[in-house]
Amino acid sequence: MAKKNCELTEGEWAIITAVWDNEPCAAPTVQEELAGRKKWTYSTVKTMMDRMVTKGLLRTERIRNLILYRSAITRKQAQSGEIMRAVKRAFDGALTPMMQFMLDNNLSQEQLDELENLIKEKRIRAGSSKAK
Amino acid sequence: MAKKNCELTEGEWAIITAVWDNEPCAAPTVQEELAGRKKWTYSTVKTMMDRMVTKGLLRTERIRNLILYRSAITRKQAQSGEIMRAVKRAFDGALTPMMQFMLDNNLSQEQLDELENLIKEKRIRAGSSKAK
DNA sequence: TTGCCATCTCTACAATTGTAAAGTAATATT
DNA sequence: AATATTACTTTACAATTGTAGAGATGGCAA
Repeated sequence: MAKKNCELTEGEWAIITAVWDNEPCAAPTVQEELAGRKKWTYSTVKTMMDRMVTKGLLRTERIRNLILYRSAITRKQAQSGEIMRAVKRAFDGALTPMMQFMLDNNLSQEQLDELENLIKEKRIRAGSSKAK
Repeated sequence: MAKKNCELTEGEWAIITAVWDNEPCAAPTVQEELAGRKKWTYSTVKTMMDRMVTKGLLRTERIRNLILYRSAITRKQAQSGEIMRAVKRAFDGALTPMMQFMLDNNLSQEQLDELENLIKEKRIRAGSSKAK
């Protein structure tokens, strides 16, 4: 039950990030939280949030006069969606070529080291006894 | 001069991919090429292509009565843009966490091996003599 | 009780994106 | 020449996204 095909827009990312950090929270809270980066009025934020509810990205609970928002997808789901989007569009759905591209184009020597260690650790954690 | 901040839409990806594969080419060619996957009429394809010219994603050259299109960005630029987009939105601009996420969530054992080899090769190619 | 403040609701509008019909122009065919 | 074909141009429309004003409402302070 963790596989929404979520593709968030720029604005939705900003909002859901604020929600994740304050959950459960009211719309004015989110607006204030974002006030530094985005200069969106309350109306703007509220409109977006309600659209996100319609889309199933957020959920609400009404407590008397106040509407509390919670995320309906996890940060991981959203991250995964963003990666899937990139890999689908730009790399024909193949993850390894995308990783390779990143290795070749975007990473410094130190980052390579870091990554290599991560792979090693991961293999240990996974208890792999793979013989090549 | 290879750093356009390009963020292509779904439709633009389809089109520019066909252009890369047939460059230089006329709009009808692109429409035919895509006919399998997308059922877009000639009008649709032509409209999108002309909008892409306006945006600087394609360039044109008119030869008498025919308009030839070429890409104005490379596949690499577009791929890079797509990755940048994901890393910016979903990982706060930090590439290593994104790679880590992919390692942890999306890759099989074999792909891990593959990647590890890529890193090793890359290090050799780069002539690194890093001592940890 | 009378306003004020916070919050919510409704409505709107412009830009972008997906989608395409209809009309025009140039070329090729008979 | 008359017609068919091909490619181009113009115009349009709906959905989504970013953006927000104006009005309604409920609770608290004076």
